[in-house]
Amino acid sequence: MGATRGDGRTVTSKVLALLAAYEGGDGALSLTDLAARADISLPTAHRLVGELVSWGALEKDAQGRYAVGLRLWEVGQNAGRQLRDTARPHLQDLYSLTQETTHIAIREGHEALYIDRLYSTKRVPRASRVGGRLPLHATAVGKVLLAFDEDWVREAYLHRPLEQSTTRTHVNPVRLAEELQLVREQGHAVTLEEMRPGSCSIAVPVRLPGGGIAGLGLVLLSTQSANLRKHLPALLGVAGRIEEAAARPGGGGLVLRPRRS
Amino acid sequence: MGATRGDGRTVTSKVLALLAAYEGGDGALSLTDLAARADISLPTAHRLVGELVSWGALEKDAQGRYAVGLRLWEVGQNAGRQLRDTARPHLQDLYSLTQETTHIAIREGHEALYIDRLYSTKRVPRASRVGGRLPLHATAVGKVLLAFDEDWVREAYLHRPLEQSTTRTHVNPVRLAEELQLVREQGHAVTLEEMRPGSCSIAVPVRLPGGGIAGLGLVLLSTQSANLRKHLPALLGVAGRIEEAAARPGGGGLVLRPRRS
DNA sequence: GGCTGACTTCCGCTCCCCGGAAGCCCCGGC
DNA sequence: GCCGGGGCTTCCGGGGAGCGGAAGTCAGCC
Repeated sequence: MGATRGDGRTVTSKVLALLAAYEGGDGALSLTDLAARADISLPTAHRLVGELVSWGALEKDAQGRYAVGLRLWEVGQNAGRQLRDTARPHLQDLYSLTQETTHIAIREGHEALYIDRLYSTKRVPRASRVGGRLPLHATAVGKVLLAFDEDWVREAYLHRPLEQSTTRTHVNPVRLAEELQLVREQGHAVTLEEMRPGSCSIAVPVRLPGGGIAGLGLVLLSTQSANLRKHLPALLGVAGRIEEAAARPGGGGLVLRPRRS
Repeated sequence: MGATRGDGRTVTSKVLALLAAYEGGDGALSLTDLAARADISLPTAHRLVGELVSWGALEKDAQGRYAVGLRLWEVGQNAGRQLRDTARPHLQDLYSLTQETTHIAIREGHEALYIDRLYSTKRVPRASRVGGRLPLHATAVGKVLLAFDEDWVREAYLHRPLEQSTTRTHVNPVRLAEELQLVREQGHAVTLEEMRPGSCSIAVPVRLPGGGIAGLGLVLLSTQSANLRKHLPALLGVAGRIEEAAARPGGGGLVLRPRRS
């Protein structure tokens, strides 16, 4: 006797739940694991995953576990491509100038989403990765994104509990608000071991056509923190270049809409 | 009277067909366009797209058109991440050494899929982009991928019609087979305006653990073609570094499975 | 104002999808 | 070799999620 279907969820929502299972960032998952994370019964997961694999959204590895497939990556590359494509060469120039880890991020909900990043083989402890997220208040790009976003966004963010990533993370809402005010006045933000011990960072805003904001930043070893502001002219110059390129017709338009609460 | 549902397609396949509509690479699509490309009735497309938007797989822009959403991009970043993450810093080093457009690709079906690419603001006509594909026989990385892949893959490829991208594209199967033999012997491949007028390229193979192959290449203005082989030592050196990094436990494993035909 | 084209909503009929149950396969313990 | 367990795969009957024709809405254009 077939069980009643009535879990009220649509097929689409289940397919998406399967994809969401990979948001944590841990590579390959077993079918059972996948079914559990998506909260789907094993037989159903088996069928849906089978379809996803045959399309190429997922791939089954030698151990029978499932990972995100290249075809999904390929389709995903179309998201926010304009910004990435226009910014990439300038990011490259910035890296050439500074020889430091360089990245660009935008705000997604209450986190900084890292859109692109450059670094060589010899460098800095990495906290984030391309496609990854970090809290807004513990990174320089995050502070920039917060400082230059609309007031209500900043207000809302400061009224949430602020995660303490290291002992040096600024988590006092009042002092953080003051700091953000300073960031707005100075036009740049810095951190010192607020996200990870061993690294410090500096960032400036990039104003996108349509009112959006991106954060352009550098990460250095914290032993080099005295040199942070030395890179400010380069950062500001490159940010300006990106703004120009993005403003040109066919440039880096990007629709920014908050999601998940 | 509700029409008979019996088009035989699953909901999942329709969702995937909607995503596949973006594979062409043309940014935002109207609902009607989307429905047509996915071959889905308008009301159904409307409902499915609504779900995709509310999850974040698609985004609706100001003109009411739909583009791929950042959340899908984010999930997609998990695909082949190991290879990309291990290769990126070395690609960066290669760029620093040569100051030329640098890219890495793998074979996907009968095309080269560009996994990553670096370039500065002042450079070369771009034929490909990250996440994009080009024919195997008209690019240096493609020739490498073909030359060092398994025999049956090469055979099968040479028996297909070979697209003539420019007047200089090598499309004679017999001569191409000889050229690939030479590529195997020499350990590198070159092209001169075979994909796009104005650019030439050189590439070497990167042997991945598990038997896969990636192609590591440079693109130069064709006026610089005399300098192509000057970069060979750098290419070979960096390729070796990537191989080492990928072979290290936790390195760049990547399951390569052909798909679509 | 009327027309066209694109999007959105409605609604009742289906048939695709669901998940419990059972079978299968591999592996590890004894 | 036998047994037990965990994970995967297949089967199947019942029912509600999904379907699309049709009608409604809206904006732009002549």
